[in-house]
Amino acid sequence: MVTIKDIANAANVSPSTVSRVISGNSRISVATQEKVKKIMADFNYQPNHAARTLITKKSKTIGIIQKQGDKATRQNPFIIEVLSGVYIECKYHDYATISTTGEQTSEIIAEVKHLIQSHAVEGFILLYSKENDEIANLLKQHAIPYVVIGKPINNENVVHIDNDNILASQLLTRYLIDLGHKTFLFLAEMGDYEVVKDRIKGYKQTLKVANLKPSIMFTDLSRQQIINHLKALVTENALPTIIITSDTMLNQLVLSALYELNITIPEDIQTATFNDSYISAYAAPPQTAVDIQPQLLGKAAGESIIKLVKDSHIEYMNKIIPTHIINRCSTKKF
DNA sequence: ACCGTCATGGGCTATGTCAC
DNA sequence: GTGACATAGCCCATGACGGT
Repeated sequence: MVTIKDIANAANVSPSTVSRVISGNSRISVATQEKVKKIMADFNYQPNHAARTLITKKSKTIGIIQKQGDKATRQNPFIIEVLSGVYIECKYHDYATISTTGEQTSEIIAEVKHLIQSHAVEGFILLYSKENDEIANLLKQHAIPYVVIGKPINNENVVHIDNDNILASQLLTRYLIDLGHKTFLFLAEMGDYEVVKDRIKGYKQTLKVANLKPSIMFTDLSRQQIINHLKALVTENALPTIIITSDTMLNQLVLSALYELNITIPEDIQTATFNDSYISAYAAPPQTAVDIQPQLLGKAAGESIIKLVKDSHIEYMNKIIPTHIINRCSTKKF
């Protein structure tokens, strides 16, 4: 491994001179700067991250905390898109990222504690918003800066990056009513997540105004549970004309269940989902979806946490990322 | 203005010292 | 001889300070 000493020896200068060249210190002559830079390039020198962290006490790393869930939850396109936004923004500011991998809350807590105690990260991004969250409480206890992708729960000094999920749900529901739908089913994942609460709220409000009955089903993402529920609705002749899902993965389960029950979209039933992704676009048939712009959510979160770790006196401003409906073949006018 | 010397940081390993 | 504990030294980059 090439170190700053090797560069110094090759350039016939001291290590501190090389250090100054790296940090752009103006006290170094242009000639020396050019000489050192050429040797660094020739040697393919890369600064030692551990040594730099040791002296600066800055790891230049942002921790990303994912909500509890199995591998499939972490591979959700929404998460991947958000992470991509965070990576892009952090990389732009020369920050690295590290993400939790635990499936259970206890595992995630252990990971976060380790990251805090080993000074491995300067701040965190929480990819979810949840009431009485143990992990958020842990970060507060340790006074670690963090931002949340999700809805603010209390009036705390925490930056939140969010969509207006109530409005998004109102607009989607209104759009579906305008297509001629009168019987609705909202399928939502279980858990105490604020995003789901808001989407259901917007859905209920809009149906109430239209004098229509809101039907809601919570699921633990079990395909068999969804099949059983849909079978029961068919038996009772109570199949809705539209199924809205709170997430694209749930939407995929619904498509799979409908296929098994030989119910076709959009002829027998129509479908629409939140969290648009390439999966919604490539589904059969392509799904009408609400694009919540996850990459922008990630980028905004990355920008905010880096501002926060660099200057703890910033203004705690929440950011709302706009959403829009993408109309595809899974819905049509009656 | 320019550049070198040296102390510094936390964690780890190697070495030394002591008691049993 | 062995184990427990203490101390020294190393890793690497940074920055205060000082010399030319």
